[in-house]
Amino acid sequence: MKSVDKHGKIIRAATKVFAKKGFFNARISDIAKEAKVADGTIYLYFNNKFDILISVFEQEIGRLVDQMTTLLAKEDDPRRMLEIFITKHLTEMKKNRNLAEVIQIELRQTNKLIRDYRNNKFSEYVNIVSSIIKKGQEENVFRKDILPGIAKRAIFGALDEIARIWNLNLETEYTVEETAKQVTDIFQLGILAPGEKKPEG
Amino acid sequence: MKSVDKHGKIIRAATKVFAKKGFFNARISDIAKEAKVADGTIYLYFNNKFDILISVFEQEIGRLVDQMTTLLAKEDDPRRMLEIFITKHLTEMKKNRNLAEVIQIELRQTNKLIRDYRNNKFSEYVNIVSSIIKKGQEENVFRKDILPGIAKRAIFGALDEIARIWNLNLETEYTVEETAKQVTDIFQLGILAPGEKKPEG
Amino acid sequence: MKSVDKHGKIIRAATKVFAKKGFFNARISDIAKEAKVADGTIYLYFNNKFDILISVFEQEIGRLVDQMTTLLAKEDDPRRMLEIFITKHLTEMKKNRNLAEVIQIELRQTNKLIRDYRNNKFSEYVNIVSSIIKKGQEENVFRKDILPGIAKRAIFGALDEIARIWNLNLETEYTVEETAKQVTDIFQLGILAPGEKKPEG
Amino acid sequence: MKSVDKHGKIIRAATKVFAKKGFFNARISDIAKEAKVADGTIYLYFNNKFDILISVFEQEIGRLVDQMTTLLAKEDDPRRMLEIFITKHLTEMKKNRNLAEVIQIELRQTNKLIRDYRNNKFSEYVNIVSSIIKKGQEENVFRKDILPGIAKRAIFGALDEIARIWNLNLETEYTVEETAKQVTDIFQLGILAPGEKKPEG
DNA sequence: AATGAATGAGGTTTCATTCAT
DNA sequence: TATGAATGAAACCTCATTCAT
Repeated sequence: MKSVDKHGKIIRAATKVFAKKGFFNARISDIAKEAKVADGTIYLYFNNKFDILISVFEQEIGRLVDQMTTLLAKEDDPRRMLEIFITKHLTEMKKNRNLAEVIQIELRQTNKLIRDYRNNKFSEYVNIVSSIIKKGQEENVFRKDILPGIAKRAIFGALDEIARIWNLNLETEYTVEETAKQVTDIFQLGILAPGEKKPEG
Repeated sequence: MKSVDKHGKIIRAATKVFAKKGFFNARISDIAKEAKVADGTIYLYFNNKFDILISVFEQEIGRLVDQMTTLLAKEDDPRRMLEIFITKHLTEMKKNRNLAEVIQIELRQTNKLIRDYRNNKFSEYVNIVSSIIKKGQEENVFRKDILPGIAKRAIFGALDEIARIWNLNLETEYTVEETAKQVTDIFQLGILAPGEKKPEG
Repeated sequence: MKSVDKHGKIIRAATKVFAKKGFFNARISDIAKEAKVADGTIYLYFNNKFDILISVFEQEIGRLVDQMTTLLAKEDDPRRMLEIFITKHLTEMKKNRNLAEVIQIELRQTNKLIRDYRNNKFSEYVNIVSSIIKKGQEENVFRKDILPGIAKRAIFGALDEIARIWNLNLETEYTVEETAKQVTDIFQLGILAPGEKKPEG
Repeated sequence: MKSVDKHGKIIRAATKVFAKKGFFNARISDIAKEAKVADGTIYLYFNNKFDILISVFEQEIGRLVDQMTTLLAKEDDPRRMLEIFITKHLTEMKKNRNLAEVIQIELRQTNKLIRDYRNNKFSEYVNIVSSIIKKGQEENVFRKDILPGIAKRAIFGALDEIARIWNLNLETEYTVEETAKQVTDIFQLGILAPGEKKPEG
């Protein structure tokens, strides 16, 4: 294909540039150069700089949703599904630093400015976790008193913070596998020692 | 100090402005106006805009570290200490939205630009969690196979994500107490139903 | 070039503005307005304010070098060549006050800041004088004990100071021709009366 | 003396700072620090930044005038007097780079802004040269057709340009003595070889 | 007379966006 | 569709000057 899918080319370029420089420090001309396109061309496909960020975010998260959905379709045990989610997320973040960065940026910065924008794909993604939890509760595998709306935040937050640290190039002492196992364990078993109970209980 | 504590006034103003607009959209003149000070005055106390952000962050986190330390000093049971940490953090974030925002901003945006800056107070803060976990492991209250370095990230990340959502003005369906209890439970007991074990075991 | 030669337009505008206000008091917006161009446009053609000054200087001196070279090519007698140089320089300075000013500014102010910049065209220009002197020495028309490296400075300095005074609007009592003749005489014959010798000789 | 002569201290400090940084790049606080005085104190002795420059200039040139006058008072032969002027000027410029710099700055930059300021001491200084020439003409030692008003400019300009180059740290190949002798020779004898005449004459 | 904290106007430069080609 | 030269608003930061102490 000669020069088709300019849209995709720009999205890919923007992902790279945003990840490297952050949204505010990225220039439209950086993206244009990376996409081998004229500056003005970008405005044929996007309304403004924010629009690019949102598109990048939605697209990348969308791909993640698809992959995750496919992967989880093969599994029925909610415990296993949670493990898969955790492992897959961490694996992707490790593999695709740009995506990890863009999530960081999008989630913490943009909302301030475009509060009216609702990250639809992102909601979908996080809701995969709550649906796993609900399924587990229905099957009596997970505790009924867990609030899926809170648990999904806790789990995503934990994973995201770990990815953030990875991107800082600090503490790369643990492998993805080790980390995924730890996190899965923490959320499945908690951190109490066997036989130990919560105090006062 | 001539009239009052200008440094403090600027810090407080900056916290408010950064929280409201985000770092990049905050103008120095906004901060100056909020602090009722001339633009130039700010540069008598800070080197540049980044310096303000870092100072705000360090100061706010520093206060949090102090409060948390005091609070935890009264308790000896690691389980209880974890509960206290979680509850206190969420309480503070709910009470002080600005602080929550500034943490978000500082942690996700700045690092890209000043990677060489190490958030010392922040490390201190997160390490409170790992020290609680270590203490629990020594006392056989927490599982020995938990890696404190990962657990601290997971716990902080979970709390931070929850605070983020609160700040978006969405889903304020749960109280701080409920949420704190949920999160404490998730990390202490995990989400497995009583009697359930991890698969493959 | 879209509409016209923007680069040239800016150079010409800058020459005028620098001459009128001096480098430090000239604002970019002054130049932009004079060139009928947007402020930002200037930065499409020059890196910064200094770059403009240097370009102006090099360009103007370059033109002078070319004209001078052409003019001198027609003459073979070093005495005449010196006379031509002096006359032409003074004529140009009188005609083009801006150029004279820019030389003043460039030579005395900028060097302090960008000592690493070597005025190549300017060196070329001044070296025209020394080459005339050398030629004269080879032909036994000029004294052999004259050091061309010093004489060129003396001659250029003399001309430049005279141009400086003209630009102050003081003492315009003498015409270019009178002045050129005087200066030529001074440098050719010296100021000793016929028959007079240096003392102690 | 404890803290007397603040005026003098500031002048000396300013000379140093202007020489090092140039007028526009020198900050009042630099001068204050160099003079070990508070910023505000400077305004008790000078009206503004320009006022300092002018004072520095007048003072330094004034000293030069005094020294030169004293030196010349001992000599009666105009040829010798010219030689003394040239040698003394170059010696001072070599010895006191700051002075040389300040002359450069003052003469080329300031005039643009304060055209109404007439450098009285400076005029006095340059007029020493013309008075030497007039004296020589009266005594039939210098040619009568020399215009002293032009010759003084030529001589001062030549010396100033040479000093400028010295301050650039380039070409320090010749000593003050060699240079002074060359310049004296050039102006006394001209550059024509013995027996040679101007063309067309 | 001396201080130095505070002021605030002002300039260079950047960069998202436009639009004539 | 595509280009990229041109725009011009906007922001950080500097620094001469003031003035309360």
